[in-house]
Amino acid sequence: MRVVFMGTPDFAVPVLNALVEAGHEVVCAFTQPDKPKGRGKEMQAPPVKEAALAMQIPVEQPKRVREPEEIEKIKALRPDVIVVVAFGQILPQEILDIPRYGCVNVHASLLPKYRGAAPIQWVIIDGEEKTGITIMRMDKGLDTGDMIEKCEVAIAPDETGESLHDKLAALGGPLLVETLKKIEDGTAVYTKQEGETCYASMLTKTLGQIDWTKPAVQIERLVRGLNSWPSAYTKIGGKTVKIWKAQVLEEEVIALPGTIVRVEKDRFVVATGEGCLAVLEVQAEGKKKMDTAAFLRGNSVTEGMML
RNA sequence: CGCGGGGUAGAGCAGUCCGGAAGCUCGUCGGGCUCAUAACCCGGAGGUCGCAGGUUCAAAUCCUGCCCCCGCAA
Repeated sequence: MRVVFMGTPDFAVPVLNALVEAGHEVVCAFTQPDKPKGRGKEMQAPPVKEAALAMQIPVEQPKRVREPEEIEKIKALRPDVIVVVAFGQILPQEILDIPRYGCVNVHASLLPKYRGAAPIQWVIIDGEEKTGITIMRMDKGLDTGDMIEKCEVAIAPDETGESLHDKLAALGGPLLVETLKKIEDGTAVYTKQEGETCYASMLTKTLGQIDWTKPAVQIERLVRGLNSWPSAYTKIGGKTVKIWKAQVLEEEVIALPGTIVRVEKDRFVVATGEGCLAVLEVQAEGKKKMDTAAFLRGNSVTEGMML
């Protein structure tokens, strides 16, 4: 099929690759404009742009696709279908109506749950047991379109936002290719979204601030869900320390949440609102990630300290 | 020119301001104690102090340039 692709981050790249490999004619890739990023605020191209250019696919980076001139561009491309994966811009009805087969979105959750920006991380934070990919035909709402294809994935006990991101990213491509086949030969089945819905809001840095009054189980899930971005953190001796890995301990202690109740050779244990949390891997300001044993060699962490 | 921290033994750090014999904790190797141990005691090995110049009788430390890592912000 003649495809216009719209996507921005890493997650969208494998899908774009899969489309090309499957022999679809990707006539143009729309992605967000380059932005100043990183130290020194150098301009950085979105991953989709890099990938598209490497494959000789034309790239468009409109600030707003809903502008009439952009819409005209899309029309001129005469796509059979527009594939949208984590594009980052809302498509107006006028664009949704352009392609013969409509606009198809690859979304990283089992809809109707976890609509929105950051479904991958939120399922971990919430302690869900499974998630997946849903491919839907977009409508005007935010991730509310009719579902075409789904693929489930179990969430491992040690799953992190990053590991789950990679698993789901790998599944999106093949599933989309399969879906397009069905759409083309008319065997696709469109199912309305029904049942419990919820939204996965965009992740922010402050979300990573650990609230020690919460149960250890929840804190541990936050640590995993926000790994590797934006990451969970706390303050130790006034300095920000990211927590990369932690383990829930069943033991109950009589101590205020946030108190370091024990310092061992390779970990320290913190009291929480419910149960204790053993901190296993950390990262101090300006330092690399290190296991707690290494951290304890150079930093004084003592029993009774409050985080 | 966005702000800032850092590169010293395998690991994590101190020492740098106020130049003058390279140190701490852990690990490692050897020995000892012990019913035993990740505990304890004794002893040893291991470092071009990121790289290149400069100043000096003397540079991890002062000056100049460069490379690399990371936190914040975006």
